[in-house]
Amino acid sequence: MYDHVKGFRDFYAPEMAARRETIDTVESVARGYGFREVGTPALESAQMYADKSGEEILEELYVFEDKGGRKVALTPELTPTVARMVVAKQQALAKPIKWFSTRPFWRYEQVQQGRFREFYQTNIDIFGSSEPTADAEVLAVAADALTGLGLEPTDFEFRVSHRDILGGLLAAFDGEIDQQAAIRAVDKREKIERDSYADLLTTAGLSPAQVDRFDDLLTTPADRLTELVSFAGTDRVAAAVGNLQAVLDAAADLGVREYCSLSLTTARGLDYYTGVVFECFDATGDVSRSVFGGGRYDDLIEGFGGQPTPAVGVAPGYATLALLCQRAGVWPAEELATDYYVLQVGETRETAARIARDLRGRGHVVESDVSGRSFGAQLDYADSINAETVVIVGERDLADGEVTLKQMSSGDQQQVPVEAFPGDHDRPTVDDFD
RNA sequence: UCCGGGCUGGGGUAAUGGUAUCCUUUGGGCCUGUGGCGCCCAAGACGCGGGUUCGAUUCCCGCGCCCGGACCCA
Repeated sequence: MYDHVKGFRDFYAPEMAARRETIDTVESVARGYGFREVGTPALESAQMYADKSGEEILEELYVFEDKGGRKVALTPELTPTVARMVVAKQQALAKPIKWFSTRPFWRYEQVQQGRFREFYQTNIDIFGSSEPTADAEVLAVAADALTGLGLEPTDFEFRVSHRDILGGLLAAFDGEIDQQAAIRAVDKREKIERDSYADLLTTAGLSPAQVDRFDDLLTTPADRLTELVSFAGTDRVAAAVGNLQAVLDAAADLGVREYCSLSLTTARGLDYYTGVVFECFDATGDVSRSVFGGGRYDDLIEGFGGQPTPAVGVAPGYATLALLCQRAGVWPAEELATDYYVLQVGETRETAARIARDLRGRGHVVESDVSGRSFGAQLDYADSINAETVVIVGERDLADGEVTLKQMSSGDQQQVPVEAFPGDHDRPTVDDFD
């Protein structure tokens, strides 16, 4: 017996069925918006991540040298890969480029609730539009995916913030301020004591008075955002506030404004984001960590050597999404589903096979005996795979030209002429032959 | 990397310094026709390594994996 590698998981059939259903829902929503599936490699040059995020990032990656001496890394995220793909075919691709991809990613991290070393995400990105409508469409596809999973407006919220509002406000204060440190402090605001929070901001270069003022500004409600503009008095903040409002307006038109709340203290991972950023949270707070996030990153493509190309995206991860769905009671049942089991008694394989083939032709999941089992053992097995209907094909009935349908939930049975089965019925059940 | 809690057949458990309980499960049989129930037979565990001991599943150490948290979260 071998243990699996820490942070890597096996998904057995019942659990995988629920995951598949969830992934299918998210992907079909993305398809409905015209996002196209792309396929991407599991390995990239390690240097690509070092260039984008700094050499330290390599500590958190699975990095190794391949037999050709290339320094490679298992992909920890999709964004650099799709950025590389956009740059490579920039002239050939019609804008906007709308791509999605569901895949595993790997990070050498500490395992905890909702976090593993191998994890699955669906990345959804738009390249080539700087319009607020594009930001809003990303919010909309995410919201539709969640409601498509059965989540209600009361189950989740998108906390929407804006990179440039935070940066612009900090820039408007007098003094030498470490913006990165200040933003990191903001990100911790909900998690730590007020005093430690103030200390962090002070360390970042704000005076005690500025700390209070800054914090007041961060909690400005959505209908008074113009106060931020008048405080800063800069074009940068004016533009950022205008952009955020435009995105929220567009979200309203797309029917997803109700899922969005303004939250300037949401500041996670701002380093490559340039505009609107958002994170999805469990509205009840039972799932304590962020479910997933997204935002606008207009500088990345140019940073990868391409033409300046605006971009915005979101990446739902299935570890945390499962936690949210389970909390809300909408996680799909982790069980096998079988439409028909065709039970054979005696030498009836030919007829049983014909019936099974006809039912499969109608798109059903159909199993039949492949183990030479007894009647009782076959019925037991049919029960174990949650067969809805058992078609008993036995020599004795067949001599009378009949088969027996058995509905497993009720135990009801019905004799049916073999040549009439499945007949014209799409999904024949006991009731169809009363 | 750090902190806390765990690890007994496939799953859930019991007891224990002298090799392990019960339920469930799995395979087979009664059983080619009402049988998904029942009965019978069988299979299957102390995470790994080391130490202490006459003897370790039990006590000690290290490691692995799991659960939760800190840090981090591109």
